[in-house]
Amino acid sequence: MEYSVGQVAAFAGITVRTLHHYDEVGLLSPSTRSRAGHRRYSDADLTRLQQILFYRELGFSLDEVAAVLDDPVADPVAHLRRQHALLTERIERLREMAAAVERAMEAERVGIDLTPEERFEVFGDFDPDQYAEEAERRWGGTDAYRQSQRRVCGYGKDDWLRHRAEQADWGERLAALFDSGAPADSEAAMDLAEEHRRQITRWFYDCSYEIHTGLGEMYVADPRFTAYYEKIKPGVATYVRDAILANAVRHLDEPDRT
Amino acid sequence: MEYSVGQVAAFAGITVRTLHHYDEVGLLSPSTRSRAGHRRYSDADLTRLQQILFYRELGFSLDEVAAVLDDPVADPVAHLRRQHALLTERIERLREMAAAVERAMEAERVGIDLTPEERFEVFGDFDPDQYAEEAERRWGGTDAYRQSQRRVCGYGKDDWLRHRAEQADWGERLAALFDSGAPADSEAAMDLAEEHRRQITRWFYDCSYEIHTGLGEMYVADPRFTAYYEKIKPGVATYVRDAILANAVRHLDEPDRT
DNA sequence: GCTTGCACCTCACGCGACGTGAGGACGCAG
DNA sequence: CTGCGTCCTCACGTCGCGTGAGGTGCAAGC
Repeated sequence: MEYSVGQVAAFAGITVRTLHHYDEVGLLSPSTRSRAGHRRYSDADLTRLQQILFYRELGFSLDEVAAVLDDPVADPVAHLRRQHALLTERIERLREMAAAVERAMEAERVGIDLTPEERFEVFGDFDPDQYAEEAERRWGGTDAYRQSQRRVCGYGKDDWLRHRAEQADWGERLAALFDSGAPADSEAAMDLAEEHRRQITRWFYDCSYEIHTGLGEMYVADPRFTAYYEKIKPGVATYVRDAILANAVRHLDEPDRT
Repeated sequence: MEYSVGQVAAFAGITVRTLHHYDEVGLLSPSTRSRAGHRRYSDADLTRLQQILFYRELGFSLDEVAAVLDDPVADPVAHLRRQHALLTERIERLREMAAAVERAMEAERVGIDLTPEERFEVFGDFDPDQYAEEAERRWGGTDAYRQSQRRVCGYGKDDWLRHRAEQADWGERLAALFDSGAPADSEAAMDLAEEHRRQITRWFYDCSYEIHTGLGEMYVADPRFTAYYEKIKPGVATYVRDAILANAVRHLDEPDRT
């Protein structure tokens, strides 16, 4: 089976011009041409194109793509393995960025200022990238983006005040429970932790149990967050951390309770 | 505290030229200049730069970055929320790509040819990207990439034959066990499933229990994989799937038994 | 038979986001 | 006062295409 430029372009989600360009630079020249001079792509060409697009998406320049694809010692399995390695690495980086955003959000939520140096931690050992694109096209139609947009639109100062009130109320109940001597893994403490988690989910983002325990650890690890909780009542920071952890474990044991 | 171009560039992991460029296009003009005309960046400027780099990394053009950052109705929390949404979305996409690579690897492993159309499924509803960079610099030094490189280098035809032999041996033992009437959640079946998983990990990539169950589902869902296993013995496809699942559950219950 | 339309072709210039010098100014160390 | 290091401002180069302009091959309708 052979395909024309238009078919391949539609199929691969790229433009005809891109295929022309890859032909120009010798990255992907169709194996045949019709007598009219039209490019005819074989299945093997399509396979190569798929590889090209994969590496390109992962940040390789066209020269580099040509280098890895024309590597004589690289069988298909080697490519797949490398691709898998690149993907997992990239996912890990994005997860770290997401975790940093979660921490920044939590700082914002309880009213702590981060220094500009800390803001850059999102990027880790940053090395410049280049991603250019019509983002409205790409992200504008996506669910998570829209959900974020919607949630944000309706928020005003009064909402923020409501949140602060909820937060303060929760803090008082937490302090009372702590004073009562109830252990951190008591039913009541876990319920407060769960309420804390849902408050974040309702007002900010979908806070999973995993993320939540991460926040808990931060409360005892980061002196500013520790200070925030210790101001409620000394000893509360670790108390909250333990309650969050106990609540997460409870959810693992009985995931169907709500 | 104020910073010079060089300091900011080193700090943020970008070049001085990039800062000049952002100043030229009005995306980030330093709030002050020294009497010698040198740019002086304030903490607020750094915060804005961090936002710029964040959105840029996620594929926004500089125009679009300017648009979202100069949006008058967007408070810091709105940005954080949007960033979190974008990140989770992108992570999801990469995970899907990784899953597609895992399936392709599995097809390669058992010797099934995918049609070119299927190869493109990696990209889902693909929309062209543009990531240009020195990948050797970026990926060349990373762990996962190096690991992949090392593993691949030593592989030759004899290794591949050894793998086929192991695979065949495993298939025979599987068929024998299936004939013996042992249920899929028996100790022996689960051990065979675990061996299967480790074989993938040893020869190809780190196959987690989650990925493994995904492969199991594929064996019954995809007719070509089903055919591959049914050729060993009719009924084996679902048998393998169930054994893999049972083995994964066993690992959840007693994760410390190696 | 002739036009119309579509998908293809080949130039060739344009653009975004910088890279890469060229040529010069400031400040301070020896 | 002479380097040196960092900063400045042009200004052209690069990469990966986008975007026409102008022409060709071919099936369908008039």
